[in-house]
Amino acid sequence: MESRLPAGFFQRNVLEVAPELLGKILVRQFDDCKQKKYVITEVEAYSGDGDLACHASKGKTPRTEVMFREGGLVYVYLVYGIHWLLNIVTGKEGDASAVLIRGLEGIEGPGRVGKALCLDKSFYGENLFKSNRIWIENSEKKVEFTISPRIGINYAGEPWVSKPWRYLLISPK
DNA sequence: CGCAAGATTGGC
DNA sequence: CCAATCTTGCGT
Repeated sequence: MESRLPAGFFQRNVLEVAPELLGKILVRQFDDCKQKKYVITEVEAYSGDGDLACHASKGKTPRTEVMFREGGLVYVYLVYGIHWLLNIVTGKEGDASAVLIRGLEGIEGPGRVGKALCLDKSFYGENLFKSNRIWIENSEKKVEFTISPRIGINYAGEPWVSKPWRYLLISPK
């Protein structure tokens, strides 16, 4: 029984959505028979509200355009010409925010996430409610998490570099 | 049109 | 510690 997270889940403030994504199930379907499911274990929030670490902070460009759209869409981009990073757009239309998926169960690191899911440019703007190859399912499981500053955004400077907008799942042993 | 830098990773 | 590898955004 499939239970995708509804639009209302994503179309809220990114700081509410990000921690709640921990423990949820990311599903990647490769074809009719091959499907992989991963528990989301690490995320970071990027706010449209002035956050200089957010790609959309300098305005709408062809690359960041999708972040301005309604929550529940996929924002992927290539870093260092090598790794595809997966983000989930949040908020309402016009609100440029997104959640970076930094880690899944058994997969640590945003670049590795993109590699494991075989992401590429074609996922840009993918709709998580309609897609037949990637979506997120609900989980009733209660989770605990820790927070820390975000990684790899020193260029953004204060106060953004110190914002505790990275969320890590504490997995029961 | 040229160029510097990047939400990273893996190898030396 | 540093190269890989290529797209993006901004300056000229």
